[in-house]
Amino acid sequence: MSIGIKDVAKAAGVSAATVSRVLGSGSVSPDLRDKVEAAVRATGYRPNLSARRLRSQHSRTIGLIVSDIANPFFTELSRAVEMAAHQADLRVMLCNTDENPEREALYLEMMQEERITGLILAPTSVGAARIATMDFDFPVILIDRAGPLGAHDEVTIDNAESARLLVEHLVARGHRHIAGIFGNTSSTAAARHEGYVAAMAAHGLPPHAQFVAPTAEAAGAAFMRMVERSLRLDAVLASNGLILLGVVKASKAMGLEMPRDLSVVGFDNETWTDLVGAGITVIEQPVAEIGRTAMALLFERLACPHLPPRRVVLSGRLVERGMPRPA
Amino acid sequence: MSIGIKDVAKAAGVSAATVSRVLGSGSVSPDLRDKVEAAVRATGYRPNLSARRLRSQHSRTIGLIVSDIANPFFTELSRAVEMAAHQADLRVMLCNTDENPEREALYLEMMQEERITGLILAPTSVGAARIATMDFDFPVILIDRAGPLGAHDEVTIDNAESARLLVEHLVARGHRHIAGIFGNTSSTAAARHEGYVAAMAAHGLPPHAQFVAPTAEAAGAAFMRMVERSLRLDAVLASNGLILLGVVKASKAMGLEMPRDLSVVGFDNETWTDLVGAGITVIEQPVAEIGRTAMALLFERLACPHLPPRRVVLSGRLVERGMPRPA
DNA sequence: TTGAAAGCGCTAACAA
DNA sequence: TTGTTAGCGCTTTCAA
Repeated sequence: MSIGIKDVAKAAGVSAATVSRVLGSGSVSPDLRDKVEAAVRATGYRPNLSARRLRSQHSRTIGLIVSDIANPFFTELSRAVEMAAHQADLRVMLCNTDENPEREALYLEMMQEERITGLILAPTSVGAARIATMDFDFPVILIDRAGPLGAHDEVTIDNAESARLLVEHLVARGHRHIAGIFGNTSSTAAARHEGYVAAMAAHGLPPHAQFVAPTAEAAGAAFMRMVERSLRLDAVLASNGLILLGVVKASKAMGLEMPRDLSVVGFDNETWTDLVGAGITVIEQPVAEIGRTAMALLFERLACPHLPPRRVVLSGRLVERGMPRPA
Repeated sequence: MSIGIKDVAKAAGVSAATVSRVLGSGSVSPDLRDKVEAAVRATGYRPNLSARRLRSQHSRTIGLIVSDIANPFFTELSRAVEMAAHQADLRVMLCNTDENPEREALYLEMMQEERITGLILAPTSVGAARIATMDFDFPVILIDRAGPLGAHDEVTIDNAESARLLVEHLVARGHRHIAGIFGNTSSTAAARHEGYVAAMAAHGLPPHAQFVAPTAEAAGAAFMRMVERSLRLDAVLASNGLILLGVVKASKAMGLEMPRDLSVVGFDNETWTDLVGAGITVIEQPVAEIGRTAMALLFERLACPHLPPRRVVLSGRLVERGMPRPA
């Protein structure tokens, strides 16, 4: 079939073991090393990773399962993770569940079968709870959505505090009738809701919260219903990019102009958020730092498997856009 | 270490070969099959894919290398490919080059080392030409960007015709001074440029084409320069999503309103294209079909390695948005 | 239909 | 430093 280590050995006039040592990090005399390297080039030899992994009993592969690869948050995250992995001479297996718990389960099985070194997982909303009860042959670092405390290491942002920043931003610009639309499936949305309610209370303002299925359509419809019920609504906080999109599309359909008739704020600094009206204020997550932190936690966990589980909470950054609202 | 096929065999009171046959598709008597399946469940056995691949000499894995995973085109594509692969009981290894030819080269090596079954590749602009000269141990299907004809199977859209559709759309709405901004690195952009020039000529209109680095910044700057030079510009055709974004941001910065002062059209039906002004007319690529076609070509190629290379050209779909322009 | 035995391509242990 | 040997976990002959 294809060219193997023995062919290289023969070409270089050495044993297979010597070739293996040159490719890895064994000590080989300079002249033999040269010969082997020449033979590798001459033959076009590419090591067989399956054989290598089987024999050496480690895959040098970390898994990265995200819930929505189209979300710029995860795109950037995968970049950061891949960069860190590459530096440690590790491969990354990237899988996208599309928020589908069955695909998540499938990928988790596959990760086991691949005997990965470690996993960075952004669980689906359904999966987050379930994962805490399972056990794996490798360390798992949860990101974005936290599970029950104590099962795995975690990196998240301070969702409640971030929601508070958004409310403060709106209040400072004169808004009083601030609605909140939140996804009804994720723990992240729940934390953001908490922060929203607390911040509103701190200003003596009544909350108008609505939980919806995390789709643009559901969010848009919910927003329309809110507008019909309460004419005095002057701002909306959306708990994620998709919900934000739904609100923006719905308000556009209703002929509302931003920020004249309405201010909208949300999470995730997506491309289009500064194209709409005078721009939409959002919380930007420190994506690269989340990725690096997750990798750091993973390495520490691999080094010391018996450390107690840790949760690292990073802060979101408020990106302010849009004009001050006339009083 | 972890639990292996021999442990299952012992638990079921059969040989390892029988377990293997149950897991694969050998013929095993019903009662033994039941015993083995029970033992698999009882032990929580997960086969070791490295061992399986090494022994069986096929990886049941197809590679998918894309140039920009953040681009919705590739996000959807990977979905389609993954679905088709899953049905054929194949894994997908998804890699993102970020338009970096070095990462592309690295991934190509990795694919060889993984002994993948086949590769679907959206090459970087630099890579497209180079790939035609390399040879691989597996079939390669090129998508999105064509290489020199005849080296590999390919799936593309009719870029020239799509550009023509965009020009026709603009002309029909009364536009005459139509600029075109194209990426200066990709064969795709070159084809789109050709179509633009031909369509303009067909209407007796002079082309105003500009080639730029494929970034939003470069495109925005180029657009501004064009506006300064030619005040009568009333429409712009952008050769991809990033260039479109740059033009939209720049026109916003210059206080131009769409479609009052300017119409913008482009490629890739990204989320935000219907949020801007009255909406942006774009060519939507038949992404799912591209993915399915690529997989179909791959399967055929695996079945008949000596077929002559084929090029499948699909049509883009015009998504018309924005109000008719006052005459 | 089943089991015993060989071996996929590589690395690690052991000798020299 | 180098070669020989064994064996990673599985599938696939080959015999029974």
